[in-house]
Amino acid sequence: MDHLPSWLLTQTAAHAHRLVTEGFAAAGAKGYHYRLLASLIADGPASQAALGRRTAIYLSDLVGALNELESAGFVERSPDPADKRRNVVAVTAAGRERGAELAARAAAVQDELLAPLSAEEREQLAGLLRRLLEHHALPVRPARHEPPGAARVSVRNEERPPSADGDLSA
Amino acid sequence: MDHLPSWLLTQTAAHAHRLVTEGFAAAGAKGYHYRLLASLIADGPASQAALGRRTAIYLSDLVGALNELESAGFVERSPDPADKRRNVVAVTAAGRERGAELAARAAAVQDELLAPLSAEEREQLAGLLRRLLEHHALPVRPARHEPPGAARVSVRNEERPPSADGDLSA
DNA sequence: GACTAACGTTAGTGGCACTAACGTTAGTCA
DNA sequence: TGACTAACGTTAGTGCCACTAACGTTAGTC
Repeated sequence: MDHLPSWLLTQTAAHAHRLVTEGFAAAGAKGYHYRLLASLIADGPASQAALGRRTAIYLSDLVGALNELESAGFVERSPDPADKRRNVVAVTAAGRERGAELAARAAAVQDELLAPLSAEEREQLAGLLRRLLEHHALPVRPARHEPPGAARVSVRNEERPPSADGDLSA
Repeated sequence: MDHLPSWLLTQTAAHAHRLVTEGFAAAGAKGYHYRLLASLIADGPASQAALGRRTAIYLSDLVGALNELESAGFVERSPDPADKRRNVVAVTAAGRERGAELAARAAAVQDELLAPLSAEEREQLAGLLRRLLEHHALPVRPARHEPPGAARVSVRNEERPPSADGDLSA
């Protein structure tokens, strides 16, 4: 059984998930919260749909997670004047702080998780995993079933990353 | 975000899980079924508690999975004459066949998953993951909360692995 | 004969991934 | 202009897997 890479992968991931969840739960947070805050801090405000793509969180799950973050005052939703369908989600000052706190916890967990590996080995592992993810390129999370041929043709005014830290000073 | 090993790990694992689930679902099976059959085939019959330890499946989940496998005729439960608390779970001939079928599917998935990696790299990845698992040695899944000091003292007549393929000829 | 622990079982929780359907708003193109 | 298509946010619900809690039963221990 332990010769199957997918077994090793899922078991290790399960353990990682265990550690992460534990670390976050101690702060009353869950994984989605961190993912979202981290993405907002690193890459700036975005519509929910765009956020979902960035974080690989389904739109349907996003709604709930954002509700939680919003009612805790960590993010703000405001209607996009340029497109009434969209909410622009931005992180607040408190959210930034929260993000940093969760990042610290996440980092601590990494160390615990990777304890037996040397620095080079950690890089090796990360590199291999990254390559796996890039191939299989998790190619835009469909909000609903996409007509199989129709992938991303007209990109229109798609959110381009705020080119640097555009509005990051929220 | 993609600099966090645990992120890479869980994302890759999620994808692996996706592929595996898909592959098994096409055969009307789920992950637990394969894990159990594989363990029974490879390491012989066992009590449910022992099986749970071998496969890292919780006893509570095991019951359901075994019910499914049993009613499909893939495994048999019989009372252990030496210990009335125990069921001895053994794989049937049909179960062996089913196991092989699922193993083939699992193997196919591995290839798809690891497509971008060379043989050495695959070994590397497996090795690194194995080391992570060994450290953090997922040390005997507690059936219920264990008094923190009391881990595995008197092992009594614990199932020792059937030393080779003891009863594998079921 | 009391105590403790392992056994199998039932029931239920929680995180994460994923599907389905709905009303609304934007662009496209006849 | 008006039909069509697609993206948007939302609600509701499913499924797999990990995990907790509690119960009655059977085994060993002192």
